Amino acid sequence: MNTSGKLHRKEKEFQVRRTEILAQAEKIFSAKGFHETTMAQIAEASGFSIGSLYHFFHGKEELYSVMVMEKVRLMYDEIMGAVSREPSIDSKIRALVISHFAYVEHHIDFYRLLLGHESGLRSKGLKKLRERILDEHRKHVGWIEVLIQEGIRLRLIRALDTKSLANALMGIIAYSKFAWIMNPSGVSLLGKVDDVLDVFLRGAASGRVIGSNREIPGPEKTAQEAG
Amino acid sequence: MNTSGKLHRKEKEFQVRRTEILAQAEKIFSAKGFHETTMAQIAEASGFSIGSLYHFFHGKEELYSVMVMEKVRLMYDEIMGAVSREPSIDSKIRALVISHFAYVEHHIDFYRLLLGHESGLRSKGLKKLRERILDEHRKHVGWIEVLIQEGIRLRLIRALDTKSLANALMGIIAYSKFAWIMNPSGVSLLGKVDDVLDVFLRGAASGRVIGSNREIPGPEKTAQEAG
Amino acid sequence: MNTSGKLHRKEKEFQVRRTEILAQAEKIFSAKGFHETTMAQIAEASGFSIGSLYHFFHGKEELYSVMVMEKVRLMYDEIMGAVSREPSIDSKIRALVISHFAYVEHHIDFYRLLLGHESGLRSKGLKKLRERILDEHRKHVGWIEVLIQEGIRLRLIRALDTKSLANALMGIIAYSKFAWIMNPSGVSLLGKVDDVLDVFLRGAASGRVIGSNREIPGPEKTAQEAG
Amino acid sequence: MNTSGKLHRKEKEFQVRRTEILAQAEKIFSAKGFHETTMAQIAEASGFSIGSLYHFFHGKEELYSVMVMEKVRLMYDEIMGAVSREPSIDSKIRALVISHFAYVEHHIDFYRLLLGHESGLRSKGLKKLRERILDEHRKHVGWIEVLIQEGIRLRLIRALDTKSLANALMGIIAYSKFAWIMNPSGVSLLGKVDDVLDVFLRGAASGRVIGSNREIPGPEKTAQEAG
DNA sequence: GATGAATGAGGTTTCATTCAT
DNA sequence: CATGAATGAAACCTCATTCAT
Repeated sequence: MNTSGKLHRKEKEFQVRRTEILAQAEKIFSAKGFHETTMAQIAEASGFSIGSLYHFFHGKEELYSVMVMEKVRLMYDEIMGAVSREPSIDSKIRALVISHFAYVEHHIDFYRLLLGHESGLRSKGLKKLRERILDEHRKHVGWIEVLIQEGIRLRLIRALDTKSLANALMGIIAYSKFAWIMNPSGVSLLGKVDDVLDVFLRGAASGRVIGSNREIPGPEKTAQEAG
Repeated sequence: MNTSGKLHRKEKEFQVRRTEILAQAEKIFSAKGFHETTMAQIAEASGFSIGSLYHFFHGKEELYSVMVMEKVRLMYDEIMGAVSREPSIDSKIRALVISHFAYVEHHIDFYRLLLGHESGLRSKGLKKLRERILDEHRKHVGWIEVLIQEGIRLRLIRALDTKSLANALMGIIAYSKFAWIMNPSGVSLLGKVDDVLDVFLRGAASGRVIGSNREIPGPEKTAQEAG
Repeated sequence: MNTSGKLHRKEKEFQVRRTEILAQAEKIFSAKGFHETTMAQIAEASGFSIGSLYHFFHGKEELYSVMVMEKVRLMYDEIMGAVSREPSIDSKIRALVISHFAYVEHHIDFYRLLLGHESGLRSKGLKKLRERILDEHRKHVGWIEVLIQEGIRLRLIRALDTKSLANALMGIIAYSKFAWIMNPSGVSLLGKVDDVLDVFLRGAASGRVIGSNREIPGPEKTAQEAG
Repeated sequence: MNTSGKLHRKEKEFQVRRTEILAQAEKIFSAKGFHETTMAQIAEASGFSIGSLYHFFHGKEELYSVMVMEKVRLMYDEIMGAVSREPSIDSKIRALVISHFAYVEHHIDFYRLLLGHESGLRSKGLKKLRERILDEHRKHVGWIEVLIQEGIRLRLIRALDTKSLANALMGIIAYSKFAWIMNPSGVSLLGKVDDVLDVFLRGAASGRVIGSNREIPGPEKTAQEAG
């Protein structure tokens, strides 16, 4: 136990330091992007020497990738955790919007960094990162689809293509976050939750003629042209 | 007039060459991103010498910025032009979705580049570009808001917050484009137009109690199940 | 002709500069070895900036490889040229020894560098160089074998295994050069030419019992044990 | 005696560990060369910590130098031992060739490393090593000279310059080893022993006029064909 | 005006060595 | 005494920009 205790402590300290580096790296990368950030800056910020960074990560790309992936996974975990704690489908959907909004409010810089990640970094080594971010994202959307499927089963949601519905929900959420980040207003994004839910669930149309280029299904068959 | 004619021709030729450079630069920047593209590559592709590039642009950042801004403006012009040609609000909204989708289908690489622009490029000189892209974007969304306002005035669209409605529409459109680019399926994005419009206009809810945590405004007061 | 003349001059100047770099690089590499030489040193010595070196060579390894290979080829060309100008086999063999010795006397540092090349540099990129040096060397020894073959045909040289004979000749020559370089005495290596030829051609034995573990061919059948 | 016994044991253990490090270091240095080998690799291979290596050696260069010198001395000891056990001059010379060949066959990697030693390693600290390797080498050749001197005294070897004779013998031996290492054929080098001895002792010439540009000394005045 | 060779600052990465634990 | 994390100097290489021709 003496030995194992020592090893454990060493391992722990290693993790502490590594986490500290990741935290500082996140700040700088988020503020300046991958290319504009130098290892020297990260070293300085985290209180280590340049060489020390290479004890924790094989290089700049790995440091960056690890940081991003950890944050991404935490983000989805947090969101999905909040949603899972809700009992019903409608409260789950509400929690989804809320937790997405809450996350971006607490991680503005990182989210900004993430926004740019679908492109931008084409260096061989960073393509893998992009793929992994996308995978996590797809997984998340797939999970939302399941949510929606359940909503459809319960007749709470119209039986449209689940992918289209999930994309619409993700789109409204994502764009709200984007707009909020890009047009800082000072007010919390959470104030928009009801608006978002309202539009997503009830649609924009007033029930009149609009969007009637095809037969609209469902019981509420809006008496089009009925006059 | 002789002189001015000559100058005019010179000026014209200057513009022709500049345009050629921008066209080649777009291809390369779109394919490889800002940092991975070198001036030498652009020079080679456009058939000019490196030195010549500096006669047309002050540097790499300006070349890049000009290229991006021109493309962005063309994009919005194309979209808004298509929308303007439609007579009614609902056909305008439909045209908005269609032209957004059509644009991304024809400019996949550039759109991907644009997606990545909110991060990664924070170098002093490129912040201005980001701001200007955002301005164009805001202008576009503002213009959509006007569209929606008109729809509300005509009682075609529910009298919700126009910003929320515009954001929702932009969100669904943008996310559809994003998902299409990131999950290449081979089928045209245009096939999704009706789905997008359906969800945006009629909402996801089946008409049951979901999302009804606040009084739902508007005349269509879904009293379904009430009967 | 104007244009071609200009191009020609540019090309010429390029070659001049490149040659100057190679000459300086040879000096430094020869004096300090591959790893101990820095690009900065070569840049300084050749009067170019570090960056400029990369216009002429893709990197340190290429610069080194090109330098070594050019020198190696020149060396063998010089030696083989001198030998070829001789009319008879025996004068050719003599010329071989002489030109080998003359070369090392005039290129002490480079020869010292070459000596170490059969090992030492294991970096991936430098293995190719080693192989190419060896190839040139093998070619040279093969060419000597042909010489010896001719000598055998003319009954000037004993009909032993040509490879063994060539190796013996190369060995005596190479080791003489090595010993001369490693034990600087101030006297010319060329004074050893006759000694080398004498031992190589007539052998070390006095004609008595030595080395008689197998039947010795030839007319001079030393009356072993006869005395 | 208690204390001294303890010290003795400590000292012994120290030597055991040091030897283990040297053995592992030899493997790695021989396989990858000086510069491509890291202290970490040696530490790992020998089962010691990096810090421990510095208890046994002052640094990488010393570790390397000690390893090389010990191996070199062992090599010459082995060879000279084998030669010394032979009773006659001619069997001694034969044993010299055999033991040289046997050694290289059993220590290919180390011999390759040794071959590369005249170049590449010019760093201040390593010059001394080079000098010491050369000293051992010179000592060995000097010892061969003595052998040859004795052969001359016994009229078994022609009374040529002993240095030239020794150099010739060393040259043929060394080059045979070199050729064998550089052109791996799978057959044992020992099969060449007789060829080597034959050429060294009896020479390459058939007995005709070749190489006779100067009076040939010695009793055997080849008057072949004369009769 | 056009060219493209030359520049050199600045970035990432390695690794022998040290020293607090 | 043993450890191995931390160091930081130093190397290679890139590429936007300049300027003599």
